Amino acid sequence: MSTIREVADRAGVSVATVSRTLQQPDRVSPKTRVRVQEAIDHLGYKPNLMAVKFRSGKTQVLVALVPTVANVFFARVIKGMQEAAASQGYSLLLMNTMGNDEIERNCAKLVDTSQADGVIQLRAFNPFAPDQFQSEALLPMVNACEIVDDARFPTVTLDNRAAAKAMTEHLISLGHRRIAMVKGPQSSPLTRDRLAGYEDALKAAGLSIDESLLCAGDFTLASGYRAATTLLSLPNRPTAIFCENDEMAMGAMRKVREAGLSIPGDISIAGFDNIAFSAYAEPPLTTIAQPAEEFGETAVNLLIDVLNGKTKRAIKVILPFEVITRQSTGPAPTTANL
Amino acid sequence: MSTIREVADRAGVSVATVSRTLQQPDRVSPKTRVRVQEAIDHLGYKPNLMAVKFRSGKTQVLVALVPTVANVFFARVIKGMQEAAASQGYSLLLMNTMGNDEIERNCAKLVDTSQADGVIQLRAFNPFAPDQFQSEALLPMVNACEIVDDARFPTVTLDNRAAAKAMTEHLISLGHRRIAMVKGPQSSPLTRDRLAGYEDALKAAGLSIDESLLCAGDFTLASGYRAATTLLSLPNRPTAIFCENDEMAMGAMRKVREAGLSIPGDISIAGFDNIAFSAYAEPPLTTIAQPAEEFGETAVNLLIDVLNGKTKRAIKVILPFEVITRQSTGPAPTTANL
DNA sequence: CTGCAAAATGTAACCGATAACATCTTTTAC
DNA sequence: GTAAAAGATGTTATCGGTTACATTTTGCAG
Repeated sequence: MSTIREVADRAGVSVATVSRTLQQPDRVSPKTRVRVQEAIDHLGYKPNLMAVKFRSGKTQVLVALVPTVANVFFARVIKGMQEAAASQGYSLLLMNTMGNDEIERNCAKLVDTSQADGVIQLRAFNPFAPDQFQSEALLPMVNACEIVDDARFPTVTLDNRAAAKAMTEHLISLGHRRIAMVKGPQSSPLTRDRLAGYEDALKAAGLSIDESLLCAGDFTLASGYRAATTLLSLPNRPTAIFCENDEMAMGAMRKVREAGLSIPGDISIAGFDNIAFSAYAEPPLTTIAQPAEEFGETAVNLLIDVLNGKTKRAIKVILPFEVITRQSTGPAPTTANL
Repeated sequence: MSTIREVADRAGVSVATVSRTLQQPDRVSPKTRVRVQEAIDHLGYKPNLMAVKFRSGKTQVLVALVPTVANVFFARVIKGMQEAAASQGYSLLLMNTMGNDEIERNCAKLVDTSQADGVIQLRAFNPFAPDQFQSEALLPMVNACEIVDDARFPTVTLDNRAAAKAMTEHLISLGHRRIAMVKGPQSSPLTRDRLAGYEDALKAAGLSIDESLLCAGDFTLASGYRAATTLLSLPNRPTAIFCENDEMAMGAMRKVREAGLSIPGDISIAGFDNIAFSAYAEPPLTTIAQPAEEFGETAVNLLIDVLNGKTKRAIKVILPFEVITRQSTGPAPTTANL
């Protein structure tokens, strides 16, 4: 790999001239420019951008902390991040952290060690060392999707509580009174918020909250299936199951069908995320649409603003949701079943 | 951010001693070591790894060219790559190339410009500039999943032809004679190979190939749905539809159900990839399992071998597939329908 | 043709670490 | 006690660019 010095020698100029030819061509005379260009072409010179980044102190790299890249929803967010980053000349370093605090702390060190400029965190966890907490300055991080409550991070989120409330209201309006909820992991604020929205709606409708209708899941198909198994075995089973994501909803639908029950005839099912598969499920799944790509895009743009000092105070962007009504939800069965 | 010089000053030693304290502690006396460590702790010194990488000429970064990160199968491959890379001290720079040659060429430049050490390409395209083609040396690239025929790239693949043949034989053994195939994009070698396997099986069984039963798709749910729409409208419709991936199969199933036909009673459907959703489909999908994570893992390991000069000649790794028989395929309907 | 401003180009410090080599100090052996 | 070996530490060039500042060349007015 040839260096700028070799190019300079071959063109019979100084390294500064070569650098200028590349950076500010108008500061170099046309003759010289041509000569330098020839040398560059001949040697196949490619500037070592590692050297440039080292000197400039800017890496143009953003780190994305993703709990699971093999997740349909996150994949869309990643797509959004990747595209926004690329369009602004940044690279996206993707980390599959499996929601592990230690791994995330290690990833955050990429920033400390000047290997990356900033972090986009999709989980509610601050990976920066506690001593960095002291400072009032904005840390070079943006929190998206599942947000942590820290005033120093710009965040991109969705009103999960309102969304869950809206979906629950949809179910209530269909006559459902025993509505189960399949939650995500306890540790996730998303779960807390969506559960709160569910409770809001029940209370507003004067319905009581039945603990036995709350099931824990982990956002996987299998956990939705398991949750449904539990719910169907209840002496007084629910007429609707609201799952905190589409994967669990599809897992639950599988179980309900296997049990010989009809959806939505016997049991209505609702999800959250509106992944591509949900429109093709049997029956097509009623769910909450989230602008996943936009989450990623917005997060990246916010982070770049922080890095450029454009954002002085951490702001919170709330993206819109939409209730998508499909055929998996319908009128509650008559009381004969209850 | 403090530098090694500041640490040296505070500890009253030279920069070399600080460097040694970090790299080869046994070459430094215990007293000094303690003093240096104190200075490091006090200043919160973190070595600038950008400087290290610049000097060493190794970035410890691998670039992954992924056609679509928002794809369930690729997401698994990415997971495998990410984990293998991390365990060997490499970072994975993920690029969502949308199968665009130009974007991929740009990504390959990351290697030229010393921003990355190597490339993992999941698509059949050589992103390196033609002039680099001249050399006999192995380019720092590994080709996985969909492979290009170039002797200089180690490759990780699956015998797609044999897999498609096996699936087609499964359908034939169930009595199917009119078996449709929903292909991927024309440009994809995967499509060519899977189609060849399908034809192999038909020929071996003495069946003729009916062009009207071949549909083009693009690996999306929607294209599977469209293909099924076309196939169902044929005057002499097929009794089985073999889709080149699970997404298309699930799209096709949706259409078949909507048409009021039974799966597999009227039409059997088979996919390829064994994504998580296929086990939860209605009915659960018969498909070919590919070790997706292993694809990623193997590709990364091969690439690191190339980078370390351990691999002298490009090798080809063929991973195993497995026919997963579920309920979406069954005996062909009696000739009453045909 | 001279003089001076503007344009073009060159010189060298710098970014932050590493490591070869030089130098200084402490053991060890006789 | 001293020489040689071993151990500890320091000095400095280096990686490949960028850029402030210095210097040279060019252009144009007078």
